[in-house]
Amino acid sequence: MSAAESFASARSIGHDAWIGAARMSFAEGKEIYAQDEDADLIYRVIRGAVRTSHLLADGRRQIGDFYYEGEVFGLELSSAHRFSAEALTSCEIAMIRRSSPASGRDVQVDRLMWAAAGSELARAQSHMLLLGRTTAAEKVARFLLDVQARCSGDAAILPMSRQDMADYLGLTIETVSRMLSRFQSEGLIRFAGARRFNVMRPTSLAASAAF
Amino acid sequence: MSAAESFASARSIGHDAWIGAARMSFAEGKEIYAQDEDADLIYRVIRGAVRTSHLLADGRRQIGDFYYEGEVFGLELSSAHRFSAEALTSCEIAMIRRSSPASGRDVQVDRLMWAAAGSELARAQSHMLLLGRTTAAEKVARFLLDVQARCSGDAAILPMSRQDMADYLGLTIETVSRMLSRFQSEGLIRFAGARRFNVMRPTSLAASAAF
DNA sequence: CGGCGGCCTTGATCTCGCTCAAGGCGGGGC
DNA sequence: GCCCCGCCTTGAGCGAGATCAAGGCCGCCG
Repeated sequence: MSAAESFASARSIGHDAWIGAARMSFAEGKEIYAQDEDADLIYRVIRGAVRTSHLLADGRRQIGDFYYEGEVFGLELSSAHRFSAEALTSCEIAMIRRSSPASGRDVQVDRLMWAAAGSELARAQSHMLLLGRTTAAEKVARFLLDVQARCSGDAAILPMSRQDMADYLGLTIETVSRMLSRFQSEGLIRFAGARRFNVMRPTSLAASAAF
Repeated sequence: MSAAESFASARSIGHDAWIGAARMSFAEGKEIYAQDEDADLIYRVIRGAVRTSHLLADGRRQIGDFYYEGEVFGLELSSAHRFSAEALTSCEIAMIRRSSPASGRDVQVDRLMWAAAGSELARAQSHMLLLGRTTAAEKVARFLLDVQARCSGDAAILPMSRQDMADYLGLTIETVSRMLSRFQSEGLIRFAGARRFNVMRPTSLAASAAF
């Protein structure tokens, strides 16, 4: 995801606006806001990880995105949330009320919202490309590279289940699992438990991601 | 696409900013701006239709979206365009320079940009849902309903080729064609030439779109 | 430490959409 | 009006990923 710069700016620009913002803790699996709920707050992950998801009438689910420490979510610029947000892990969330768009009242909040809007748009566009014309292998490879890029430690952590990954990538859980096994058998990655991995051959993995 | 409200607001809000804006004409197929080009203008379709597209290294193409009369495009909030824009038909385009985000200098342009950002985000999210967990029939049905909703006359016009539709929906041209034939044989739609159609049974078509 | 339950992996088979191929049609130019 | 070229449709066969099914691993709790 070449949206890396946008993520960076979302972290830094408007940072001050979060100082003293209200905070809440959520246990794993708890809902932060619901689909179709009014969208008058914006949120920032202080600790933990969050997913946004959209439920279709027949039970199919599309994950919007995953959000990690420092990232801003919940900005949709329409009056109601098209996606719901849930805590992937136990987490702490800061939230501030969004002023009316371009009101000019609070410059900090305005800058923050611009940065967040840019970040969200870049994420959505990248996600579109990912969901479009790509094979299962490309999707999974790209996902692993994205996760690794956002993990600081020596091993990358997957805070989400295989089902979450599948719903994010538009695949089934079995296909995701098969691709992970294949990459591991090819020596591209190595897993230590189901939720922790290292990229052993970044260049080959990037070649599998192929764009 | 429940983004219809956003389109409406993009049409009305900040309308004044377009009065006296520079205009250019483009012949069918001509490029309006290129992928990776600097993004310091925003555009509005005065007459005709436009597509935005992203080319992958191996030649695969993802259509970002289609834009019709009155709609605003080209706002990506990052410094460079991730998508290019081409004229689907002969068209006339108005363009204005975007002021720096949230500068507060020109309230008209600021409001316009907020509305455009909201519209773009809503479009990208809808498109994500469309590309995700859906069958070919659902994709094509939804696409037809979207196009029809934006057409005012007694028949809906498809300004884009089957290839454009396929690249928008993440399908092949043959599959798109097969679905159109199937819907017609089922009496859901009726074509008059390849680019003009009527929805005969909206409810049934919506049922095929299924969300 | 052992049992249990949920998550994950692996295997077999099937199906939808892709690929390859050929033919039709419709619109623009002469 | 007629021809011709590009776009579109239709058919046959194939393959990637879904579905159906079973078994394994791991973390948690007693």
